[in-house]
Amino acid sequence: MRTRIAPSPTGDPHVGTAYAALFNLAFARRNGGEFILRVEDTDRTRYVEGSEQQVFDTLRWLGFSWDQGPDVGGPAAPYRQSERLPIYREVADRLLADGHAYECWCSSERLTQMRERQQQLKIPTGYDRLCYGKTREERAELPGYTEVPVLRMLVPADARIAFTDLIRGAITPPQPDDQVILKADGFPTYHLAVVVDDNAMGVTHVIRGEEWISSTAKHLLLYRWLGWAEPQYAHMPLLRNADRSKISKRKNPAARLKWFQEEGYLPEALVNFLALMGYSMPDGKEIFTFDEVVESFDFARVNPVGPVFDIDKLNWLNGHYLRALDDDAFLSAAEPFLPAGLTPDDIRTLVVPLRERTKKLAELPEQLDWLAAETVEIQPADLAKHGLPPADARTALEAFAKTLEALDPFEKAQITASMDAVVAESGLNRRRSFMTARLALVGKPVSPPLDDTIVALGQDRTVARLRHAAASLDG
RNA sequence: GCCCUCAUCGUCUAGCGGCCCAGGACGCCGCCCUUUCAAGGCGGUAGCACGGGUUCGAAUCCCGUUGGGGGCACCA
Repeated sequence: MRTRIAPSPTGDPHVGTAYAALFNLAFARRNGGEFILRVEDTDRTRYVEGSEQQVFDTLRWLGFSWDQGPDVGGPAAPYRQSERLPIYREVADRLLADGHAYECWCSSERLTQMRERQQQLKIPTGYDRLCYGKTREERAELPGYTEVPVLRMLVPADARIAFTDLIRGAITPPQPDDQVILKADGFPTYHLAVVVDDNAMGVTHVIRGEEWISSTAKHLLLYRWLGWAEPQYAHMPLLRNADRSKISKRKNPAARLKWFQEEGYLPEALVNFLALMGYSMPDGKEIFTFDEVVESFDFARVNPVGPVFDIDKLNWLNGHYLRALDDDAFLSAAEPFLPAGLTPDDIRTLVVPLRERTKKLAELPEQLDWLAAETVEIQPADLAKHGLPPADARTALEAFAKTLEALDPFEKAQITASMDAVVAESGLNRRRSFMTARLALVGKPVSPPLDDTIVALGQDRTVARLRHAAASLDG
């Protein structure tokens, strides 16, 4: 058996492509079959240079690979539809010769008007067959004529072909329109190309978005006319925006696959999360690998309801995966996200607390700005908020500065041990004196534990910041 | 407007006639732990859209209503 995904190089890679790839790959692997990547670039008006490569890159980032495709070759090459034009032409000619297709010279203006009229009359929309049975000369006499014809399917009146969907069971798609299969520019439309290619490439299972259900009768009709074996279909639910509409780049940043890279999500976390959308493990486990999906995969476990993309849950999952990283893996994942001037080595002493607090790596600059900053200012308002009288705060800061300055060697164990001595000397309670020091060193109340903070800053900067803060409280 | 399709906590879901006065996860709230924030532990909040059937018995089956989504392109 064989599955495929068929992305269109029309811009930023879409999350739906990864979603489809995940399930196509899982199903193929589960059954020892093959997985193909085919580029559907038949719309040259929407073609975006470089988009194809980005699709490859982001899918590989997720850990997905394909057995056949434009970049890896295969027995059914080429895998780019723009390079297969003669194949579609030949099939189109055959359909024309067999009387299953006919030429149409209607202008797009006429088609638009026709559709509007049909809507006003509250009747089903569809081509009115003005061109059917007419020669070019006869048609040219009538209004709304264009020079270059397209090819349309001659769909019989009773073409509501039912099929069994692997996820939804029996489905009866609507009666198809006389669909255009070959455009005026000589390119096929999706409907022709998908059938021709899936057949030529031996695709046995078509796993695609729910949005294609209405078109399936057209595809089945073509298979029958051409005498080809029909594939099995599985229509996946559509990922949704918070308002439940189909996920879109306009309403949802998560529709762009690159967004996840930019925000610092780990590919394993994204794959896990995507699998959670519509799929569930037999044992109810929510954290699992792609291999585990493969092992358990069954369309009976796919929920037909379109899931809303819940970023809160993704964040939780990503935090979990981040915490599972060892120190070096975390540091190298974090490197591209560090604030300017900081290297992985600078934050080495902070890995443990940092890893524990990070949900996505793009949070790191905000978490580390105090470390990168030359100086920080203590905010009187923060002191007040924590009930710290300036005089007491100054006493505590001076005690910290004096003790830490004298420390040699300046190591975490020493620092931690001296904390208690400082607290005793300042006469303030532990909580308050730690908070004061934190405000002086970090400038805000939230940060890793104080001793880790001090180690990361180093002796000179620590003492300088403490003295600076103490002095600022004098007035 | 026409056609197709879907319907369990705010969100992701388990459930496929009795084990369910519905279980888990995220979020949220509270408590514990604690030098802050987290992480972790414990507890709590919240749902079978509605109305008819079928059945000894419905979240589970059927019909309808309502609501959501998708399609109706010389875009995929």
